[in-house]
Amino acid sequence: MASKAIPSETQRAKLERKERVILEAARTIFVDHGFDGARMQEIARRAGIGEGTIYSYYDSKAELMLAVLQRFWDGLTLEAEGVMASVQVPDFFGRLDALARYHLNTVIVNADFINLTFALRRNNSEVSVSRDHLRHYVAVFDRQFLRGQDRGELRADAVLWQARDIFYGSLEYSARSIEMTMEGDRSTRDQQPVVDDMVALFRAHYGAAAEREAAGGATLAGLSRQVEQLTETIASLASRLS
Amino acid sequence: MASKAIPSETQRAKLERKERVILEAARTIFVDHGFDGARMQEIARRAGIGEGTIYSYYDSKAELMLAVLQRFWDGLTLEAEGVMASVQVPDFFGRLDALARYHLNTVIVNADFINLTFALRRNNSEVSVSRDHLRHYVAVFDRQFLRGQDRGELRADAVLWQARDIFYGSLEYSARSIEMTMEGDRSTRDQQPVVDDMVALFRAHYGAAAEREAAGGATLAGLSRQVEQLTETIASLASRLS
DNA sequence: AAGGCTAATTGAATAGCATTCGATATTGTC
DNA sequence: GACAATATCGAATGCTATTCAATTAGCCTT
Repeated sequence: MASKAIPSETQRAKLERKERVILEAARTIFVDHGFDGARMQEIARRAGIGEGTIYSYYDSKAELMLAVLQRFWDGLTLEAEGVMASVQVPDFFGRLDALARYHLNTVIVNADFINLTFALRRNNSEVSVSRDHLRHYVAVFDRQFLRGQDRGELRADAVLWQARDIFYGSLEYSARSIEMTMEGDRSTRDQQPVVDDMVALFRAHYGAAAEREAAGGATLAGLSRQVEQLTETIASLASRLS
Repeated sequence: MASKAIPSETQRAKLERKERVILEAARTIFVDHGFDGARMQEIARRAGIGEGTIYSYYDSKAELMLAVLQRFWDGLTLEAEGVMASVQVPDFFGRLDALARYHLNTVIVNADFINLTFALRRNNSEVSVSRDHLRHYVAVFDRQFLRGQDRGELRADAVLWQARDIFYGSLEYSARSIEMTMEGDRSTRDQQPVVDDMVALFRAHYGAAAEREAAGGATLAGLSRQVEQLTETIASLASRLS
């Protein structure tokens, strides 16, 4: 009985190879034609198998794409972790720079794919790239941020998820802007200003120095900061009144 | 010949009314079931017309949804402009606060719809909400930002489109985070911290004062200027209240 | 107001595609 | 080598957007 449940190694290896072939074919077709544009027949043909066979590996077209996307995101996560491992500086802002550069470039180069991720999620609410996969990916940022806080480089009262949304949200929109402006031209030259701006932003807004200033006594800087907070308070009040 | 080309006013009005009925029905069905889930038959039934008739108004399901979405975005643009018009303070950061609050809440409340906008764009590359519609919407931010620069509240060397991407990108991601955390609970209470953080971020990173601080601490002249602006704001508020 | 012309409307017929399923082939076991 | 269990196949199915030939409503002329 056990023998029927557990195929021999070679058999299992064969199935896994075939699975990879299917995924590879699917990836190509999905990238070329998008989700709706992709034909199961074409994927099958490219993988060199019958249409029905795909369904013994994946329950539906959506799940096939899901598998393709999850592989893709796992790859990205590994790459991002590799980038972080290879950056030698301990400085948070230096590491953030590297991560931002990697992420922005990745998002631009793999724009089709990343769009498919969200298109699937939005279209087919049943099937979506598991939250865990994306969480795993953004965890690379989270670890750096927490470490920056531990090292005292970042404000201790900063909220992690807000910072994360700012990082990835801004970069995604920036990627789109860059794509629109520089049709076809994928040089990283245009990306540098965005990355620099992002790092400067984190330094100005989340850097611990600003906080230290605020905590200081009756310095000019402290006063200045107080005035700013006052301004903000009043403005906020005012807009709430209207 | 001219008479056939130009239907009488009542006739045109009738057609336009029918168009509105179709759009209204389509909107409901699309929101309820998403793009793929929506059945043309159901839309037709809800609009009280035959299926084929829809195709004499719109070439395809995608274009029908496009029309629905464009109406929706136009509405949002008007609302956002209304919010900006109603905020009495001239202070950039106060106005940004109001805009962020409006945008974040809107994105959360209309999440389905906004997702559909991008799902359509990503799925069906032929048809997408015209760039002009979205540009029109984000122009509300652009105007505020430029004005802030003119008033000397923002760094003159800030790049508009980068700031815009940071604003809208961060808020979109934050909206998703908030949606995930607070299932069903749509109180604006949870949104306030995000808005506050965004305003503080702009102040720290794009504010002209912050730059001066970073370049060598606050100056008396700078403080004096801020106090002047505060006075102005308060006076304007006071006259508003009386 | 009747007749004729045009444009609008209809819903049954068409066509494209994911998915299913019965038949067939392959693999592993004794 | 025969049997059981899997895996594979691709034609048949079913579901929908879209088309189209027939019908109806609106408007103008006389």
